[in-house]
Amino acid sequence: MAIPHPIPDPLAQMIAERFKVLGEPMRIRILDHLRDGPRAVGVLADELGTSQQNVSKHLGLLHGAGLVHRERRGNAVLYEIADQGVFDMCEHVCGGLERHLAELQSLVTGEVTP
Amino acid sequence: MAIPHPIPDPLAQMIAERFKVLGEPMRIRILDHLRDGPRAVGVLADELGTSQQNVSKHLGLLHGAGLVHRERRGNAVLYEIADQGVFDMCEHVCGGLERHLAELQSLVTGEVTP
DNA sequence: CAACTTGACAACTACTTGGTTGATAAGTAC
DNA sequence: GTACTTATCAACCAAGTAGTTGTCAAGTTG
Repeated sequence: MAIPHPIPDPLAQMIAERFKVLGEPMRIRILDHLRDGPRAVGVLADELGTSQQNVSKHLGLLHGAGLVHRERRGNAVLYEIADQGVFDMCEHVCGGLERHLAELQSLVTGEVTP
Repeated sequence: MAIPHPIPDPLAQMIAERFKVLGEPMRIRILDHLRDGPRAVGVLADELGTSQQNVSKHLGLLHGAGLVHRERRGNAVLYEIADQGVFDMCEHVCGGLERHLAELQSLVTGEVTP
């Protein structure tokens, strides 16, 4: 499942689009809260300390990207993680962050890993 | 190297920041071109069909995020991939894309994988 | 020294988008 | 039926940013 190289323009577009969906703190926090299981919009809004409309908007985006599933449950709508792979991505990002920060730190403490 | 849960707010911020850097087609294309080896700014601009200033700006961002390394070589400045893990991330994203598209397709051809 | 090349920075415009406000649809309880 | 709850949609505003244009700094060549 290698990525074609040179990368076709439309693919670059799609990849970037996906990254952009994840490039918003509120959406990361929403996904993190969904790790504990399905949540209704209102519940998430309470937990995150923001408005129902705002959460609904972000969830709409996440749903459009196929990252969460929607299910009507009576009067409420339950959202849940559709692609567990998202969290692997987050860990991958954290790994990159650690490497970068370690590199910066070595510039301060003295060249240890240049 | 598990991510703390619930995720601290500043960490969500940092993760999102990182994703945001990758959430731009031009930057994905720049990174893809750097797979072939180090490149000067002007060369990249030619290859990508955009202005030298534009490429310089994007490279500045990528460098700030620690995704590329910079090195003066005479009169030119060579950029190269600093964290090969970026491409693993792209493949991960592509995997997610495939799953999502397959899901959408099953809605059209008839419920095969609901 | 001057002329030229290469890259970075600043200012600007145009577009995108996160969050708010207000209104509307779907569902439940009485 | 009405009243209430929950979620979505639409319109708006403010902030951020991609790309352009113009300019400046660093380095090379003659």
